[in-house]
Amino acid sequence: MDEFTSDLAVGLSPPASVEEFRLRLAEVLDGLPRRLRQCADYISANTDRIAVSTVAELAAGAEVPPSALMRFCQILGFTGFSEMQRLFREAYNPGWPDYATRLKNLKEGAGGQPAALLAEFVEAGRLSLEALTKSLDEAALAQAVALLAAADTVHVVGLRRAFPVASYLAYVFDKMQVPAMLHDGVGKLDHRFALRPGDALLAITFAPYSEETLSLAAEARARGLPVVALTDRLTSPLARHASAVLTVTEVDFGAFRSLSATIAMAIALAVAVGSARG
Amino acid sequence: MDEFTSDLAVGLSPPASVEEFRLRLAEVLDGLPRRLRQCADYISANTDRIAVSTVAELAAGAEVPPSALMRFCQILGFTGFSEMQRLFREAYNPGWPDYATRLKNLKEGAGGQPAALLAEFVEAGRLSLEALTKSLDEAALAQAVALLAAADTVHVVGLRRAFPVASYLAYVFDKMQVPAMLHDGVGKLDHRFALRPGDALLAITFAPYSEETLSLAAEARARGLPVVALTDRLTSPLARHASAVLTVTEVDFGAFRSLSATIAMAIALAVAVGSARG
DNA sequence: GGACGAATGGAATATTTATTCCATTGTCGA
DNA sequence: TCGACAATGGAATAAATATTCCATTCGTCC
Repeated sequence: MDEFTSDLAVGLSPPASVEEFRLRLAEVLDGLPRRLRQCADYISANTDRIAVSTVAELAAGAEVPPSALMRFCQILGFTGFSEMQRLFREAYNPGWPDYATRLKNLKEGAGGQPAALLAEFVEAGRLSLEALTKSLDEAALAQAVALLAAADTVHVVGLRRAFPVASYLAYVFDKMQVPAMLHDGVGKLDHRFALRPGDALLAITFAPYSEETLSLAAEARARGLPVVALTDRLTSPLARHASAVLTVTEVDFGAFRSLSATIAMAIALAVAVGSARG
Repeated sequence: MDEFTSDLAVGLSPPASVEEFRLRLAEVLDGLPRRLRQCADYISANTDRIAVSTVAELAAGAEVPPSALMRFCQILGFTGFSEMQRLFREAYNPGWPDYATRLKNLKEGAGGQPAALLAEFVEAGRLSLEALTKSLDEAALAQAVALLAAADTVHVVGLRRAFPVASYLAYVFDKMQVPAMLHDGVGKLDHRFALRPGDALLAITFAPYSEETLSLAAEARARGLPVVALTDRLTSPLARHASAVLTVTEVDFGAFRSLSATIAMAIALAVAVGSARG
């Protein structure tokens, strides 16, 4: 191929974002022959299916042969369909960085340690927050709010790495005048008899799951109290005992998680419960 | 294949919806051997990526060989990965176009208060994290690390809204085998006599500043111990007693702060101290 | 400690999917 | 109407991806 390619394949560099993609599409739209025009129309109306479709499927949708769709991709500046699809797949999953590797690099790299560490934790927090908005189960959240708002006393339990979250929840509940009790495990007392009919339990635990938290949840369950679980995955053992399950996938860096997303979820929950109660 | 398949492939009919998928997953979860368990955990935490990933990618994420993931799909009742992926591709409805838009929708969405609240806290957290990287005083951070790394025992104090941060610091120090003591104010004891020569104090407080925290810092100062302050501004009363001052401006929404930035700073500090000592 | 069955990882194979190529069709101007 | 060139569709090929198979390992029960 010549240094000067055909009129159509103007774009030498492929769009790097969905936004750029749309611009490029609008640019070329006018000078397009019939079949390619069909591709453009169909694609712009179904951008969201690009990530999960094959060339053949999209071509069928646009009522063109696959080869026409290939040409279309190339006109947009991609080398082919796969490259275009990659853009949309990645836009959907903001590349989850490989922290194991980065941590290793950091340790080996001579660079300014503490500041670099901080940057990593900031990044982990940012990603966690983004992931939270994407994976939020609104129905589960609404149900959790309803359950806790209806309770007499809200019992909060969370130990080890979940304890900061539990203690912040207790603080917020207190400020919002919601009757709440923090089960902190001081003195190895589990205060299970403080769970009264009409109360509800908000339990928080992440892998490796705290035995004490699970057992308190089981106890509450056995007594017929509603249990709201704040945990890391739906397969968590805590989910078994729960009436509503909220999951938060926290990106950790090294062995420690930023807790950003978990705390955001926790405050939102507490404030919503507080306002629902009056 | 026989009409009667192996014990594992109990499900003759594949899940027909994401909901059924979750149920089936919960069902089989318990009897699962190690590798398949890893698959289940990873998949349940990343269901949204199934539609846009290949077997190899997911397997890498779960840290299992591709063949393990195939077996996993079959146990769930699918004939293979492709069938499972089809389910998720059909259900695929991206939270798209991107994070910013999704967040906006959440905020404005009539779909209920709690989700909108959550969006606000997520946004507050993200802004705080961004501000943190911009305003970071690297020298102060390095000095704080040095002071704490040189101490015999690190005393951590933070009450009320700062308590979650203090308790997380105590957790991280413990995991990193740094001798640390959390001053939690239980029983109104201030444990001031636990401060020994050679120790250091890490004090955390934000406006309105906690009296107890300030007084413990003053005490440490009087005894000649180094004090590291984690606070909201350089003019904080805590800064008076401190040898190193770290500031974090947290964006709050309503009366409550997300703590994201504060916690990021805290972990970075603790991990840096831990590695400096180890 | 040995024998059995379950579980595992990796390499070989099958299948699907993307991409290229080229013969044919259509379009436009003279 | 013919020639020139762009556009097109489909078949051939290349590449990626899923799936199976089997030798080896692991754990457990005798």
